[in-house]
Amino acid sequence: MTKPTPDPRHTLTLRDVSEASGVSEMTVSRVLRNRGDVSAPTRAKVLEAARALGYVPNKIAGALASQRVNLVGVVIPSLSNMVFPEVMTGISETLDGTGLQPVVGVTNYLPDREESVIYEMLSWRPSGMIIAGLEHSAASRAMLARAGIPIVEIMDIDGEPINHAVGISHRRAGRQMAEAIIAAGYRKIAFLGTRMPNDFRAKKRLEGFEEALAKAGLALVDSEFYSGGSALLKGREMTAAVLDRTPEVDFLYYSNDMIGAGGLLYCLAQGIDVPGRIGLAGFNGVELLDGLPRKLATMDACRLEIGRKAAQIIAQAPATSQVEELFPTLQPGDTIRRS
Amino acid sequence: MTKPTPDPRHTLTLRDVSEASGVSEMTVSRVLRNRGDVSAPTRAKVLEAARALGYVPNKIAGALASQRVNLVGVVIPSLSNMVFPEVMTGISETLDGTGLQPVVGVTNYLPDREESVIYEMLSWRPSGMIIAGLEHSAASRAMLARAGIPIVEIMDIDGEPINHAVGISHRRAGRQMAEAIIAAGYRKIAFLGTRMPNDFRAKKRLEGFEEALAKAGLALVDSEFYSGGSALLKGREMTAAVLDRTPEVDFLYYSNDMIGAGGLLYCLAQGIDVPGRIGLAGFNGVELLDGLPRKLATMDACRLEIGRKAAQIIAQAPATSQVEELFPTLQPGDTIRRS
DNA sequence: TCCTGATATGTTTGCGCTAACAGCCACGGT
DNA sequence: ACCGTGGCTGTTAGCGCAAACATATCAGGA
Repeated sequence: MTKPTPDPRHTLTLRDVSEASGVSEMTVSRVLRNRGDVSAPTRAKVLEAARALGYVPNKIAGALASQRVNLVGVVIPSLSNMVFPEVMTGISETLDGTGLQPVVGVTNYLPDREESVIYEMLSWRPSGMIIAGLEHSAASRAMLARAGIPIVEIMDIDGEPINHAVGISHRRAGRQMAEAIIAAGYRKIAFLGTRMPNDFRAKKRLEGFEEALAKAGLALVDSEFYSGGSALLKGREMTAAVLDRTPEVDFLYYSNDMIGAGGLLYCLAQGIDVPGRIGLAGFNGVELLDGLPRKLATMDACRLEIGRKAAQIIAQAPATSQVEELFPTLQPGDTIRRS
Repeated sequence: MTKPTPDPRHTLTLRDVSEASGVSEMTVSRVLRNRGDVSAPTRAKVLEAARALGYVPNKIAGALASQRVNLVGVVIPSLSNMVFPEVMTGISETLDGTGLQPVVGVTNYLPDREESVIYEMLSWRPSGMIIAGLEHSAASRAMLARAGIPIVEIMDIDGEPINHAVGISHRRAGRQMAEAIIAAGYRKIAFLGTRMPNDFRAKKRLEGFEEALAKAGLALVDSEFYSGGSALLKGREMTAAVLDRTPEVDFLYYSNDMIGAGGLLYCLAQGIDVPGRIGLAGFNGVELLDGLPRKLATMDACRLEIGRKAAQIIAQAPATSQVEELFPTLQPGDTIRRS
């Protein structure tokens, strides 16, 4: 148990299996890949030898020789916010039957980091790339564009995709929520969200939201931003801050469900009448909300479906660019007055 | 925008950069890897040519030639439960300076899937592997043992590692929590947890927990298991079920914080005196708890630290096996009576 | 002057595998 | 008998790069 390798031999190659089973390397290769015609007895011999030796093929050599790599790069900003794991689920599900395999890279919302993650991934010559968002550095776009593989930008369709895109219009989502809120009779509306300058989708939602408010002759009466920390806790704190600073506020629009949930718990604890005195809404439709004492209004971001569709596009590698718009549904929950 | 490749040429190789800059492929290779002596003017010429062409090195070829791959395989059961993303953070953080890069594989707690993920990863000849848990199929253990690379099994140290291990003793964690609960005077204790037969760590915590109860002459008065769905919601439902079925219960031990949080919200909503009438505790120490109206008792699983230490071991590739035991701290929160 | 050694660049080779093709054999039709 | 065909296996070449070694160039010392 002192050395990782229990035996002193070199790492195994096709040659070892070939010698052990008495056939050529090529035949071994064919057996292990289920390609071409190999007689049943030969196949059995080879499989047995491979199993006995504990042979694991070297995909690096295989990929170099065949010029094919069964990997799909997936570049996302974060794993810790509930939304991308679900996208990943959709991707994995769909890729599962195809022989393709996702490889995840995380950028932490940093454009520089995104660029280097993309570069690193492309250097492995994947069969396709799935990338969150439409905003990338010029260098990133150039690399992706000339990689010669299908590129799918996901989550957002408000912009010009490099190749394919699958997502929702966040601007429209913001607008729709604003319209619903106004229709329910709320007028003193505040926004609470993330400060991150690179969360373009949150920014677009806010733009759409304000646009719809403006159309109704309204403007935000207050806003509050945060970064880092426990989103649930930040939701409480920001809510407290806004209610304290702007007591007349009658609606709080959160940029994500997690801070919305924090706000909801705070309001309930304070005995505030929700949705009578104050209405609340978030964004994402995360599963977590189901467990809350009251259902937060939100808007489903179609995460699973986005993952599935993106993976489908990669798997099919269509010749022409596709932009798939998905349409989120507004879930009024119990935190917007019924009109 | 119809074809992914804007230009008709083949994909670039070192040769293209070499021709464009008028030096040999080898010199280009040296420049791009910062290896060996290259004069400043040559370096500049090469970099400029590479940039202008948009050259992205082919790591497949590089890895085959150099027999070195800067990837570290990370095999985890799930991304959706808050615990592994944090482990990943620790791993990424630590690997960042080393030139190594994590590649994640997800098993969904399925041993078969774990085996194929491991096989797939090993076939890319990574520099090391980090794997959650100590329980693997015989084939998996064999593959890992003879891969000739550092293997770190994380989260748990109650068992025999293949090579290195970093984690906590879940059995001890369960025991400690039971002792704290008993010391606080609770006697009618119930367990609520996941049904998943392959969550060995939860199982070990329960074993340790029951062992300590037995030592105090106690036994669980009830238990409830779930699988799938929104953990927060399941926590509410299971709590309701247990309280209904076993009204005399005075403590609820949850196998994770998420269902614990659901239970806590339920108890508060029911106006139950926590921790007077009923005490509650979870496990993991997730950030989410900070945002709850009352702090759930829990036990930190040292996730970040586990990720860091595991990555350190891979980076150093020590000759001898290491087992690093970390010691979780019990956070009594507000849901256990102060003795 | 020649030699030494450092610096800078080029050449050869092969990593482990698979595409493409070549060979071999048995069988059946004519 | 001949050829063709299909099933099975082997041979050759090369994927793109980097390790190891070879070569050129030049400064400085003996």
